Amino acid sequence: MNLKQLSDILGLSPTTVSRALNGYPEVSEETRQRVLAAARAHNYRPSARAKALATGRSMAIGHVMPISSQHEMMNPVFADFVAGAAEVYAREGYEMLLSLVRDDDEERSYRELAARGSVDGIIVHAPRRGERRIRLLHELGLPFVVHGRASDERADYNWVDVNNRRAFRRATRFLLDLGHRRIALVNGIETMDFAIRRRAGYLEALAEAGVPADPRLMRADEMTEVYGHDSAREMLALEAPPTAFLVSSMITAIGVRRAAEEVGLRLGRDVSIVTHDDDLSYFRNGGDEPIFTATRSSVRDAGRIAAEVLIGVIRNPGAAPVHRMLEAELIVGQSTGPAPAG
Amino acid sequence: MNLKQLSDILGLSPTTVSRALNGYPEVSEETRQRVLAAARAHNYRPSARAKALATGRSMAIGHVMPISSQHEMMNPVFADFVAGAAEVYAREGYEMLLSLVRDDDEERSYRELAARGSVDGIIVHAPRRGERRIRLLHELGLPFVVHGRASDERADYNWVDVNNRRAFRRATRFLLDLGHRRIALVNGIETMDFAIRRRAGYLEALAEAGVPADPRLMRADEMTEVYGHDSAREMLALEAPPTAFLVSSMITAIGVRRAAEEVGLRLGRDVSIVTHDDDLSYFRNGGDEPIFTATRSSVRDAGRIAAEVLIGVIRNPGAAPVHRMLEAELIVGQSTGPAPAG
DNA sequence: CATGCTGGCCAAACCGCTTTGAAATTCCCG
DNA sequence: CGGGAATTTCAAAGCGGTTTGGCCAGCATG
Repeated sequence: MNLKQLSDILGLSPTTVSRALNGYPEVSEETRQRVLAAARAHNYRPSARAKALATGRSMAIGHVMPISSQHEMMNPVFADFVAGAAEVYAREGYEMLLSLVRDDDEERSYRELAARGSVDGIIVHAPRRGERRIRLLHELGLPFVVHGRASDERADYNWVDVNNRRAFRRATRFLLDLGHRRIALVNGIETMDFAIRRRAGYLEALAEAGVPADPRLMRADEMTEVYGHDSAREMLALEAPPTAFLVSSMITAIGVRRAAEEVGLRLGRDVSIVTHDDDLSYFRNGGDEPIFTATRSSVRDAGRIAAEVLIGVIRNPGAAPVHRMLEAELIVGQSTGPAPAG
Repeated sequence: MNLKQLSDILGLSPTTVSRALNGYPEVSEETRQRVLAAARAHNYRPSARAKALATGRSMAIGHVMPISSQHEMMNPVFADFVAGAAEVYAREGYEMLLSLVRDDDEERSYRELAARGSVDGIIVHAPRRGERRIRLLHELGLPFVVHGRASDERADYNWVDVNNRRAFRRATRFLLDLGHRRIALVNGIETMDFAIRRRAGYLEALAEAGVPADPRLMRADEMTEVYGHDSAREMLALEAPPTAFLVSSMITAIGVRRAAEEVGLRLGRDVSIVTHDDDLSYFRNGGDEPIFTATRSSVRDAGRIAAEVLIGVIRNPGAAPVHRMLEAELIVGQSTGPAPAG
């Protein structure tokens, strides 16, 4: 069933039917009702393809996830972010296009996306140090919102981000206040912008407390469980092991906990863990009493917000860049306690 | 830059340029080279919108993820499956459209997807008991592949699935062979097809060994960490607690492990765990020595295979339904050992 | 009563590509 | 060298919508 057929049935021109369906005023209320009823009755939906061509808008938003050519990892946080964004798209009539692109042909992919016109806007994921996509997207004139920030990009752009620096500074200070002095940082890969900021927050807090940073207590890698485990095992074997760990992800924190338990340390007594918690739907940090003390910020909310911002930008292209800084809350759970004496 | 402009530059008709770009034989090799060079030089890409309208194919594949209206959970396994599928799409020139649809307006969503013609085919995720989407999609005439199976659908259809029944029967038998008699099942929600099959495999193995199934040792819920923990805590508090757990997901198994450790049981000695392992990129089951004994089957591979099957179906609509049964391997790790005496 | 609006509708052009059917050119062979 | 076949190119008609500009009837205005 296409527009022509529907209009034939109704004895109206396609013009009138189109206007009736799209809420234009130049059609009598009576006709509009007749058209709407017929459309429903015949289960008519305008072809997305034709509509996109005619209007010049595809009503789709692209999520481009960089896949590192070295580490083939699918970011688990991505799933929840996308779920949040998808909610908004469904509500606003947009579709979601997902591309995973290897970082070695990133530029080509973005250019193609723009030239082919399959999306009206883009969410940029996982900004890194020396991020080049922002300049590229500006040049391409495609509306976009960055989830996170690109530290060394001087131009202004739309972003939605957690205040990672402040969160990790607070978390570190919290551990310092508990008497910890040897605090390990088990971070994400430090080419990722969020990891750079977390490290900065951690170092700031240490500096403020006059505690020297120890390179042997700082790790950065992909945030898997095994990485958490192995890092913790090695650090706990040092002659002066850490008494606390600051970890960048719940999953990695699970690994750290496993390591601690393997060497007979009890969490919250012998060793403390604070982790960042993205509030993932399948990995809720306990029920009433959180398992881990954590800096929590829902990545699903971030997805929702980013989608809303992007739709706003698409609708109102001239507006000034939007920045949404989300603050993480510090949740005190069972994984922290005073530094053990000695 | 559109086709018309490019053809004007070249002094050729749009027809010829189109044919040259799409590899039709009716154009001289010399002209083709000239056209290709000009296209590259001017960075020309055909508009996806126009192409879709003209060809009737959108070169996009829809992934429809049901979101339960009760439990708002984003399946973490989904991310890796999608990553696998995306690889194939990138290679084959398809785009991926993601819809999360609440199960209460599922039928509407699918009808809309079909009528609007924004995708050429669909991957159906998370089939459940009493699955109605298969009949619907047949009716709509949209090519599709199911990830999993729908037990009570008698019509034939394309599917890619893990042999869940066999995997769980093997795992149960493995535990039985180690002397365990009180084996708990910590399953996914048992309206999900995969969970039904896993339960069947578990029950079969028990029956074969003449061990009666104990309803107090069988749980089914969303596979979160907290669920694993709470179920295990409760079961371990029974007067006759289980000596082994068979768990449906690594994440849930982590919760079970946490519960075991809380009550002072050591894994592989006091209590055993076998889990299903989807081989998630961020949750590799240890390095050389697996943490958990597990039935392993890469969901990323499943995504790849499902995508390939679907593309095959789209290209060759008449073919007989394709079934791809993936076998899980049983990996022996550190989480299992002989049943404790007594 | 001529004029100017206005509300309701329509024909036709257009979005940017593919594809059909035909025309123009080249080639081959008797 | 002429004529049919093969090669190369093109004009025009879609695909299924939106949108521009115009038509017509009915009504108020001067």
